[in-house]
Amino acid sequence: MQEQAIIKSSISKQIAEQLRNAIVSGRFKSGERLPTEDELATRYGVSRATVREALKRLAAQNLVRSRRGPAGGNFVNQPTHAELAESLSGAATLLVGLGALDIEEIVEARRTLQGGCLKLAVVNASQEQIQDVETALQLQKDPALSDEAFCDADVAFHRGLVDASNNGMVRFVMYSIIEALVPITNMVVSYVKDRREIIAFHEGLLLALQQRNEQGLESALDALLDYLMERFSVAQAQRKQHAS
Amino acid sequence: MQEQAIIKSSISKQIAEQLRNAIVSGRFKSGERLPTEDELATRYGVSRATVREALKRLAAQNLVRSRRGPAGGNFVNQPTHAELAESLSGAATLLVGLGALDIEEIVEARRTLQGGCLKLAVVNASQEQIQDVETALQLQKDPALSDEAFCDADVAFHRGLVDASNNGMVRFVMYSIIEALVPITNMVVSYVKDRREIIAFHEGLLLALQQRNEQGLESALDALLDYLMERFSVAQAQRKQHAS
DNA sequence: TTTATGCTATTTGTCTGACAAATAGAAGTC
DNA sequence: GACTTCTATTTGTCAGACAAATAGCATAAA
Repeated sequence: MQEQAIIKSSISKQIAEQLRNAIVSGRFKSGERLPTEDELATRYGVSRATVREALKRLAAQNLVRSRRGPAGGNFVNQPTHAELAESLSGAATLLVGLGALDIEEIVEARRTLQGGCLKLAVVNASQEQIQDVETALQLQKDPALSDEAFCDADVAFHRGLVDASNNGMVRFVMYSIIEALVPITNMVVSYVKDRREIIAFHEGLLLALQQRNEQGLESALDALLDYLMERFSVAQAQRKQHAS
Repeated sequence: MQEQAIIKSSISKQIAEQLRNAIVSGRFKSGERLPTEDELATRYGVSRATVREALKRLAAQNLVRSRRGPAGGNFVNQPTHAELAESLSGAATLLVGLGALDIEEIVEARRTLQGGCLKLAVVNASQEQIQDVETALQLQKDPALSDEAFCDADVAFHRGLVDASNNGMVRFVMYSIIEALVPITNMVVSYVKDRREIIAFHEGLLLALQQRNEQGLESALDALLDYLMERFSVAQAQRKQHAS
């Protein structure tokens, strides 16, 4: 005798999944308004609280956003690039934070995957995109930047580099690696000298991109990673000494 | 006069962020139990419903899991590889489903990034991992598989391939591309002939991996992608005809 | 002593009903 | 016509209740 495959997951989770499927499969179109929470509640035969828990699950994935008032409601959200980048960076920092990935792995991944990405970039980069990279670099040169701001500028520079690949999927993927590398940069940037070095590497990268010199790009990025790794292990050793 | 930067986001969202920070920064360790919902509610001075909405947001990101009963509660979740893959595949299918990425881009991304990944694989693959790939291929050969099961087996095969790189970050990243490619496979696998072709390509890939032949791996994967793209455009044209 | 059984306390899951806050649109006022 | 006020709608939050799961303890039976 075969029972109906008992359902272990909670109602709110199931509703979240149903709504998610409806959205991803296009039954609710992007930007469209879902039924009101009360309506969903009666439709699923549950309380509003349960529906809301389901909706919050979706909100956490940037799948819906909500507005109050008449004309308000829960809307299917077309995630912006910024939101996608955010959720990716969330996942990446989570992985690093929980120790599921170590620094060496991340650097190796960057080395491993950058080749193809740069190859695309030298072919596809538009003048405007090269300009964006240059702008990011200019911003990074400001000596008054706080450590945090310097890191942000660093991320912006590297994002610009992969943006130049003009491929949304590559960008999606490389963004997560860039984010995962932030902890390294963070440990290195506090010294003025290190900042200067990083900027010098970045100038080399920009130049190679402008000349659409793939070899140059790759060796420059490799050198930058070498430098970061070395400085990182130094900083780590110092920190360990401090701790003892 | 500068007010305290007005807070636009909802309380439950803020609480979710605070808890998230506490988890990522390690103030709650992996596997540890959070305070009970009642306790969190009183601690933050809000109702239990609000706390629950916050917790559900975190649950949606696989950051916490909950259990009922005494000894139950909300626990910090060390995301398993399966869960990570799931959330990634979620993001990827979302991107495809919402049309933020088109198929050509995804295939190009795969072509672009596979080189480095395969390079790692031929160097690092353990005997066991090669065995896993072989097992996945055997499973895929079963002619009784449903379309869906065939696709699952296909995903398992490709995952095995990138697992062989022995780099968690590369794996994380390539998984998302593999997932994003599922819709293509889905449109192609319904014909027996196409299945046979795919399996033939996979056999080529497996062989090249066993021989640690990087060139062979790359050309085989390129050929597979060529084949899929061609069959995909055919299927798409047919579907369009049907619709008219 | 060991095993089985049932009880109890604890914690999450869900429900109900209510009010607060935001806000679009209508109605009224100048 | 421009401005203000009112009203209805919808999400955000709250309070309290009960249901369901379950670990641990106590008790009973072998």
